[in-house]
Amino acid sequence: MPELPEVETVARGLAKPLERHRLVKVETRRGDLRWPFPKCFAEKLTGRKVLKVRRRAKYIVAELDDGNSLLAHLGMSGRMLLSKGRPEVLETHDHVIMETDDGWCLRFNDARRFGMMDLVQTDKLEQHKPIKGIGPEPLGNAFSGPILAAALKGKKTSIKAAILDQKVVAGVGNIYASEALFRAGISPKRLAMRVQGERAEKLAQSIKTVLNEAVAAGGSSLRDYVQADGELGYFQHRWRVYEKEGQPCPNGDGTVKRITQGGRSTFYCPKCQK
DNA sequence: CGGCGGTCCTGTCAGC
DNA sequence: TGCTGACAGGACCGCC
Repeated sequence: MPELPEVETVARGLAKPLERHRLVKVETRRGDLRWPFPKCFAEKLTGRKVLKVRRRAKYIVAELDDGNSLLAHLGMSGRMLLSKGRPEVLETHDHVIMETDDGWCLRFNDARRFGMMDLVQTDKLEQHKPIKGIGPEPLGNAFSGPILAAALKGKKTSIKAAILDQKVVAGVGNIYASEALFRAGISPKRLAMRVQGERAEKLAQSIKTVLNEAVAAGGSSLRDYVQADGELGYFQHRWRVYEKEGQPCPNGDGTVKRITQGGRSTFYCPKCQK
């Protein structure tokens, strides 16, 4: 999925067409994505005005004028496609279609259907099951070296697995986990509990830096990722280790290695990451 | 409870 | 070209 920077980019892209506009037509083209849509999902959205679009962790939150929020997760392959007017021919996997009073048409397209959409009371969002217990926003003030160190204390899993855990820090995914660890000079195999003090400080900083850079670049992109305005992001050109197996380490004379942790690829330089 | 592995689904790509 | 298997940005669930 889109990780934090991609979700942030999409949320920003949706603000202009959606905020202060009313959803005049909403259609679901199947009964479920990852889970079934809530009861009367389309009916409840129809006629609602969108007050604000924002991001929480990897979720897009659209606050509505009836006290509810539309919660959307892009999963691995979810895309928000915007067009002026409803396209005559829909794409395969266009699962939800919304039209605004201003003539914008938003399609949620998700081939793998790991994504989700839900309706939840806005003032209970943080208590909502998928959000409850999620860690601090890495780009906010509530995230720092000491706070990260505290979250890692006693954790016997690898530091790579730990920062992918949304309860430790929100929004880091598989790409930025590798990138942040590389920048911090920390081996992905190091025990999470062994990342304390100065190392935790450096890792927290690296997470902030890499995510900020990616947000500024408009998010990364894989082949099939298109952000809300249809433009491709450019951050993938700045990956230092992700998908760079066998290539020279950008820091010096090491070689980037690919390993598997928890069934997922990790890229790192064994020479400069300890 | 913490941690791990399996699982959901489709598309793409490498290799034969 | 067509087939097969591996792999893909996530996160829930059940098991130990």
